[in-house]
Amino acid sequence: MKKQKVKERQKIYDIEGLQQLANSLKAERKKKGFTQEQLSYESEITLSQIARIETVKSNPTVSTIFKIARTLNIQVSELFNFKLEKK
Amino acid sequence: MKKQKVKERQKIYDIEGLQQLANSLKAERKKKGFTQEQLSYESEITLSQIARIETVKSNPTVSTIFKIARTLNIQVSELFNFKLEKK
DNA sequence: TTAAAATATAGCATATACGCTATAATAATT
DNA sequence: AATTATTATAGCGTATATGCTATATTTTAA
Repeated sequence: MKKQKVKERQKIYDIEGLQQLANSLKAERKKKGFTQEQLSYESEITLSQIARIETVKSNPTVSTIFKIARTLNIQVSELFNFKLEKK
Repeated sequence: MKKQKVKERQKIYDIEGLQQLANSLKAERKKKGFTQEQLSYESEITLSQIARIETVKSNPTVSTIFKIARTLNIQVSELFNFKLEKK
């Protein structure tokens, strides 16, 4: 059998941005006095996913962020108040 | 055979937010004079994905948005400058 | 009004987000 | 120090984000 040439797939995982988002989320959550579990319950995002985001183990979708922002009663942009280095 | 009870899966797809993001992206892209193809090429996000985001056919990950913001040379928060109704 | 450019749509493949459940590790209270 | 609360990690299954390629539709220019 011919060894299959596996096509390289573009990896999109912006660690820098994800780390900043994690920091923002953790800070805003605590500021609002939520535990991960409370945030999980009210936002209907699982606890595991909240934890993954805060520990930069996941690259969440924007809808997930929208739900979190709604629950924390903050603007979405609050969670993105940081600067990304121009590559 | 017993009919399998398919577990309901939580749908997370925030149309309102995604529509607003689509609007922001389209506006910022045009303001910067980019075609979808140029943005695609420079950001290394495929044209099809750019189009899906602008037509609200996809719920992008934040890394995708980070790449786009970097390419347009704008702050990520620029793309999220809108208010979500508190549910 | 045609040709060209830009945008949208479609189908398939693969990686991964996210749910679910359980457990481990850590931090906070008593 | 021992509970208890909180956060982190892990594995599995399903849905979907995204790449890739091609084509169709719409918009712009000539």
